[in-house]
Amino acid sequence: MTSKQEFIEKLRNSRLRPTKQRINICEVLFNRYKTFHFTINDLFNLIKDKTGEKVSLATVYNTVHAFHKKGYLKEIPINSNQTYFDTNVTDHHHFFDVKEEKLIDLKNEDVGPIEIQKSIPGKKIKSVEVLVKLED
Amino acid sequence: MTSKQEFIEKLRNSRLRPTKQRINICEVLFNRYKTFHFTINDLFNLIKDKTGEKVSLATVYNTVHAFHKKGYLKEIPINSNQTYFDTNVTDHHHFFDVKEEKLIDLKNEDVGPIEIQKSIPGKKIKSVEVLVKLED
DNA sequence: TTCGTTGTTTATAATTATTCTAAAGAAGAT
DNA sequence: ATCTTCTTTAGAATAATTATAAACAACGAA
Repeated sequence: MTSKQEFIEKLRNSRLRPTKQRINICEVLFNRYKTFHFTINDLFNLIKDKTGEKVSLATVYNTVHAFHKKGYLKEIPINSNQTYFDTNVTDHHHFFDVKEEKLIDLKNEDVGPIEIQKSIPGKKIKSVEVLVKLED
Repeated sequence: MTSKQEFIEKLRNSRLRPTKQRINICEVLFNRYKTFHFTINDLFNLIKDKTGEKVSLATVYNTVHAFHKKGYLKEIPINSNQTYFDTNVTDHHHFFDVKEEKLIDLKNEDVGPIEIQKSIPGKKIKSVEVLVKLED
């Protein structure tokens, strides 16, 4: 459980003004025990449900992008009509249940080390992500 | 080099009527030595350039989806505003050059075996794909 | 070959996620 | 307080994709 005050500090430290909207979004995103996978739309609806206050869709987009840029959210590479984000920004992988359209975390240990044996001159590796699609 | 006749047969065998448009699309997609990564828009423009004949955008969508369903194309899981497809439907992985927005193949041997140590009851693994993002 | 059926193409409209815009409002600094 | 800068917001704009429905083309049977 993170207090509102801690979110305010975190925002200030990131040079993001601690507005009511951003704090609400923090509560929804980061006051959780488990990692959270979501789309902008999921989040938009959850904010209303969980905080009772409405935040405009544009602000949800703005804030998610700001948090992503600051490294507080991770974008999950998956083909879907909507973009998925993850509150778990550590290096890890995913199952994607194609039927249910649901993401499940895979710990790094669940996948084991991945050795990339090829390199491209002038480029370095930024991330290595595994997506395991599941079917029935 | 695959002949037009071979494409016609392949289409018939898949219970897809061999129309002029589909044959043109086959020529652009499959008459290649190297694997081909593309977006619908790439393909739409290439058809005009390479065959001199125009195919409507709707048909490009229809055909790509039909080919994907038949397993002749693979969708590459990547977050982009456009969906990427691959003519290489074998099990393999990708580099994605974030700056240039370009995909590069990674052979299975370049990545090595990936052991998924976790399982979800009632679900089986459909595919395992690695995306390696590259930066400068 | 002709005809009826069914599948396909097409222009265009509709949908949907996302981004842009510009004005009003709130936070921070002086 | 006041001024500046950042943020929020509704709504418009954009862009990829999907749906629609009419014209057309391929197929199979007679």
